[in-house]
Amino acid sequence: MRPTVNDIAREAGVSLATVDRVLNARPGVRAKTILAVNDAIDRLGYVRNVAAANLARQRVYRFLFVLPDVQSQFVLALRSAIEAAAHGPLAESCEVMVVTAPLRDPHALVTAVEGFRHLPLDGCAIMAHETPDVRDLIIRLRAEGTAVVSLITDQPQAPRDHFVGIDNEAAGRTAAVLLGRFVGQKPGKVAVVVSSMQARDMVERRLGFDRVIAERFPDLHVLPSIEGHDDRDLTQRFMTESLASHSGVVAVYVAGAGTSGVLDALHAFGLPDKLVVVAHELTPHTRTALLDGSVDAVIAQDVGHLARSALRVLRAKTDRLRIDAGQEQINITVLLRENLAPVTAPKDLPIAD
Amino acid sequence: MRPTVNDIAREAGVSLATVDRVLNARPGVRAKTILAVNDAIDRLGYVRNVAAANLARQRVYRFLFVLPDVQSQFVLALRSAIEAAAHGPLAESCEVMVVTAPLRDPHALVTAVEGFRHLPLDGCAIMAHETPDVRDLIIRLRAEGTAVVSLITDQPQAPRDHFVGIDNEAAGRTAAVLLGRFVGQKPGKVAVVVSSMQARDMVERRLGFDRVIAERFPDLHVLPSIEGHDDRDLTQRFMTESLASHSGVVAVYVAGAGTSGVLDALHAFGLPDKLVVVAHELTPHTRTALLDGSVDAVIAQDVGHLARSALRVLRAKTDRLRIDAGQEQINITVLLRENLAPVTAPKDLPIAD
DNA sequence: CAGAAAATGAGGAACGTACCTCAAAAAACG
DNA sequence: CGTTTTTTGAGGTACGTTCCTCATTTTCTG
Repeated sequence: MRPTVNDIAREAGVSLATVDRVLNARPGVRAKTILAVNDAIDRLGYVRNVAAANLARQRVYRFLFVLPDVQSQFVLALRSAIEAAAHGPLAESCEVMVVTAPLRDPHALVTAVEGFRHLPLDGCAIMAHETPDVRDLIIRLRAEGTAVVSLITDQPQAPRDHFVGIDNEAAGRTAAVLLGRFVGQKPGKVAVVVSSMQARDMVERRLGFDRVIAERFPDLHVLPSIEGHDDRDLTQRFMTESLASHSGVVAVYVAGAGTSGVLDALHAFGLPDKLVVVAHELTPHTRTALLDGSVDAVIAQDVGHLARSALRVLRAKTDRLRIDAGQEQINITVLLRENLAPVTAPKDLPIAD
Repeated sequence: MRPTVNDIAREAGVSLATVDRVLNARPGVRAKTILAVNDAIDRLGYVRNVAAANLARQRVYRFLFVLPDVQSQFVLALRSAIEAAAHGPLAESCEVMVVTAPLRDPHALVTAVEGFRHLPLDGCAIMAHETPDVRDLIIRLRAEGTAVVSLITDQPQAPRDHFVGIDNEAAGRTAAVLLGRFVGQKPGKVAVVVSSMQARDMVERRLGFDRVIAERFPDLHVLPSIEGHDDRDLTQRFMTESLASHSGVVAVYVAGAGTSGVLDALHAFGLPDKLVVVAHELTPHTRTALLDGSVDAVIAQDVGHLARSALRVLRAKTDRLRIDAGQEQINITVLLRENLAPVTAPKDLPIAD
């Protein structure tokens, strides 16, 4: 059996009360004693039984998720994944709150989060543009002992504990290889649609994309990014304008939201199956588009995994436990028409029970 | 706060002892009372605090993993992933055992597992060919109340509780699209290398592969499967023979182990970069091959996820809890040179703490 | 309706930890 | 050295379960 606090007490030659004081960083213990106890802990390989601890202390973790107020299908899916995870076993004794904040107004975001600060927050997951306001917010949260993870798009300049999301540069590189190889040897122009160049994830995708195109597909010329701001109509308009002013477009990389706007623009221009289109995120739109062939590949991230990972990481950071890098690595999934799973959750197998 | 057993007792107008009898299916309770208690449970929305329950009952789950004795890098990686997971938080109060059994001798496998049956087994994860012996073993295990999951390769004819692995047909389809599109319009022959046609996962991959090739790439002709039996030298020999007897091979799909054998054969034949090669599983071999360009794409499954999923499912089934289909779905990852993550686990981020 | 059998209640101990109080011991201080 | 302060020990209660035992009540059966 695993050693318990009583074993430590015996091993260290102190009382249970002292062990408890050390374990929970309570005051009134001599440095020498602390060392003795920690020694015993190491010797026995003690690991706290978190379940028992939470039971005893009636711990409730309070976590806040901050999402942008854009109506993109991806963000909506992410939101429901978070809500689903908040009711699953991972959220045992967790109170999970979700707040949406305007993407373009960092100050409003800060105020929104501040509104939750009066109750002690154990952790906060933030999906937002990388701005000074957000960075300062993260600094303040951390200073108060709140664990912070950046979600979907990273905040490397801020002292967040962890980033929950995919490697966006690798995603861009993947998109580039698929797009380049699917186009074949044909030279031509490639349009790139992003949500906004304010968003770090978009910048990183574009970076990875450009690198691979430059290196491996020199016959392709990548056009400047079209910023669709997660708005369908805007995206469609800008895409149409771009098609009008550039001839010889052979492929489109939709790095951000707005696939349906892009497709409408392409259709209106009468460029159906000729074009290679690589998009991001599996949504009803991209699913349909994959099936009817108007999109050739989709680079997706699993919102369920994102939500669960954020929850796990926030808990681990709050409890100062280490995290399993492998488990928390969010993989990118390459979806083609041929490997698209049917939409109805099939699985749980017939014979089962 | 969440309702407790005491709340149920009060709500149902019975004593705590009776609630306990109902909850744990102990005998000596009238049907009417059982109903009353269950009613109260529903009304209050009670969910058992699993942590407290496990704490009280000092439950130790005993799980057995059965792996084939092949020395393929994938199986080795899977094994260490299982061992890693067995020390992680998911294996809290679990005893995880791993036994290897000869792949070609189902009877030996059965005997090996029987050896563990004297101690009560709560769950068993089996990676084995689909044979009558294995099916009967699974039937017997289930009859004794042991949860059973099939691992990597399914046993749909047996009453296993769940399958932990990828959708192999979809994997085959994915391989086919990538291979077909990477080849381009060029007509030619495609060699397929499998571990063994005894293995259902191989058959399924081949099936999916053939379907897509037939449907979308009619200019490609798929040759009969080469069975390498997870043996490098055998694979190399058979591959060489195949290349000798078939001219016009433009691509190879390595659906099973043995990528290095295949590559050696290709090299010896002086067919370097011309050929499109799609392989399975990320191992040191396929990684190197991806980087040097001798393999164009790798279809991989995350062994860490497999191991954790098997553990989670076995626990859930033992406790008769429902499982989260989304979390247990094992995704296939498409790896290209450009999205290969560096081998050294980088991550935990610099600024963190 | 008595007696047997079944169902229920009451209570307690345990799991591993947290957190509390009060007393006792040890160390630091002047 | 005695006094104050700090450190430590001993013990208890609690968390939500499980799993006992033993007594009591209810129901069934002939």
